[in-house]
Amino acid sequence: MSTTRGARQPTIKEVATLAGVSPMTVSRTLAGGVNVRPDLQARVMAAVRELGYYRNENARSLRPGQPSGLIGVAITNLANPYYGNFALGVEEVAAEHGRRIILGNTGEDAGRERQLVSDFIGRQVDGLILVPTSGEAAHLQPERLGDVPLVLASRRVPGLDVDTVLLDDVGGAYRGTIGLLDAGHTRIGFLGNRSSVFTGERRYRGYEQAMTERGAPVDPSIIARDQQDVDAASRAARAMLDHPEPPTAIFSANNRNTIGALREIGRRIRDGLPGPRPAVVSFDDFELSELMPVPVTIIDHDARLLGREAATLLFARLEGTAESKPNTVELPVTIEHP
Amino acid sequence: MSTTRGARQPTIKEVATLAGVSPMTVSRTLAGGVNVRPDLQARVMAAVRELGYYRNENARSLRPGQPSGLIGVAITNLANPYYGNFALGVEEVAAEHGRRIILGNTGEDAGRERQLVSDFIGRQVDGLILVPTSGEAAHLQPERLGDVPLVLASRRVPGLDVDTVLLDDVGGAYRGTIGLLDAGHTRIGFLGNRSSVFTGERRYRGYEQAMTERGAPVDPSIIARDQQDVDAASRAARAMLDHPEPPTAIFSANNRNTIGALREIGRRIRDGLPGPRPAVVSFDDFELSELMPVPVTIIDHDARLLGREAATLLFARLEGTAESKPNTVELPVTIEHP
DNA sequence: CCAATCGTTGGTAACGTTACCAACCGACAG
DNA sequence: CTGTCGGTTGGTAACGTTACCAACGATTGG
Repeated sequence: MSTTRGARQPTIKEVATLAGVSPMTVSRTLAGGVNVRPDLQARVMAAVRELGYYRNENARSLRPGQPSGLIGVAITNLANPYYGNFALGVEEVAAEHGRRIILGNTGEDAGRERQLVSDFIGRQVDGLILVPTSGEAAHLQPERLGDVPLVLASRRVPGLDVDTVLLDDVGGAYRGTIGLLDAGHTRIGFLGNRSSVFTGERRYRGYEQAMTERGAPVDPSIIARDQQDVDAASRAARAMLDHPEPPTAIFSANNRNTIGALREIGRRIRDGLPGPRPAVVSFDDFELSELMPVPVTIIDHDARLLGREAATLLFARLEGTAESKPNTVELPVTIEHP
Repeated sequence: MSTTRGARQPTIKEVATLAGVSPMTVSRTLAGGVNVRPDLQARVMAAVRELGYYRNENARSLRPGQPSGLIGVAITNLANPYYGNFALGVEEVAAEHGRRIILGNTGEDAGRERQLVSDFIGRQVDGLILVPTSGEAAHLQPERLGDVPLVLASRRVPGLDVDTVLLDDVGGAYRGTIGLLDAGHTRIGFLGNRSSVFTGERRYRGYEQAMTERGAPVDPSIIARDQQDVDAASRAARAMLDHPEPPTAIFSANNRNTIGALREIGRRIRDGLPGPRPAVVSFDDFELSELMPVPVTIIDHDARLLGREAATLLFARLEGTAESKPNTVELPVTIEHP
């Protein structure tokens, strides 16, 4: 035998019967009560409370023109605090506009992304916010999305001209690298994503630009661009520091690579291994960076704000206040010296 | 002039017309195609592709007995990586069961929680997973939820007997404290949540239990239980270390307090201030804890697994395979010495 | 005193979908 | 040749809601 559960959700009809009015009067009351006699409103509200009635939002959004009140959000990795903050920013702005978010995690899998987008559209979302994976993007073309507006965050998709929020990846990486060069470093290693990842490519470009501008050699043997997780980053850092001519500083293009590099550097210090104690510049913040055994410069940014901006762009589109041409917002980053 | 957008979503009727069949044949085809001639199925699928048709899940779930495929999830703070991982675990299991999650952030606000739960029910969620706030819980009583099953995570709600997943807070705090006592510490400070927070209370109990069992004095002047954020935790740690008889070790009941305490300890070390360099035991993991200037013991647990377990309980309930009595799962924690 | 107007209320239809039933077809057994 | 049966197809109604229109009573102006 199953557990005793409460009854199924009551309908507007039952509320109407209990209140002794028609369903229309209930509907009007719940919609704000314009042109409904106060005493009837009171009876309706009493019936609503007594039955524990909730309006069926799905049935509601069935009527043409009615928004569903849902925003579909697909991100690549919710376990990364960066994306947790991003999702929080989106959720906040959505809530301010009386919307909820449906959240999906793609895990950098284009197939899963496609599946999520289909499902979101099937659920009649009012809009989509996506941190796109690197796969092909046929399923994101406007004609496939119907009239559902899309905002991209953090990354762009080739051949897709839509509202986008980005970080100043190039500028941040450039300025971070310049900081190292100013401090006298000339041999600077690079740890980052594979170049097919949009941010990886942009951050590398900033690094490269600073290096060549200052005439510092860009040496492929201390450039590692294929690490997505901490362990791979640790290994790459190890190889770099075991290089016959090791770098005196390391530029890390993201949080995962920073943690991996510092883990390796910390290990060498603890074990008393010889070799350089490289300065580190990290794109992405992490907590207690000021307590690291080597100086760490942070290229900081606000993921939550990024989420808020993405949602703000989306609602501008939904409310028709956006320019007709796709908008791109590029958020500044700040450099925090140790 | 607004942007040119694609047409609105096509309906099953339009697909049917294009394929030259009835809507029913389209519906049957999309439902798996039992008893539909293969050539008609092919025509239907071609029309679906041509029009970019997606089934309207909201209209679908309108029919009685049909699940909406949505799980409502409300957590207290998405910015905390702990809850990001939790949400990821829930999302994974939900996806394995063909469900999506609607996510809301309560920010420890009972009113917001109530609002979110109403909205979730209005959207006909198949189930609810909640990290409850500390407020009163009338809105969570079964009769208010209708037939929507509820799973609590991380915390219990007084007077609410439902499926729950918890950590072994008491045992973890006890073992962590015992570790400090074994290492010779007797004067151990406590940093944690206010006692009205369920986990704060349980972790304090584990600490207290270990202290009294070993005859160590529980001194209220080095017990601070009212910090929710890093800055408050830093201030509490500062007061504790400025105490005329400062603790030689600190037990921190959560991530936020740990970061705050270490920030203060690091500051004192950098500034060369005198006084103890307390060992730290932290309930909740954080990255690079092994690189801290004082030894940090981690009471570790798997937030993602907690999320998975919560979702697993919920689906057991939904599929009727759960025992009729509410279930409680208490996940173990591990102690990681520095 | 009647007509027009306004506030209030309810009936009907429609949103997109699918369960149910009826109808049709061909094949095959008697 | 007829009856039955299984596979296939379509029509109808209903899910819960609200826009629209019709109807009603009361008030007001002429």
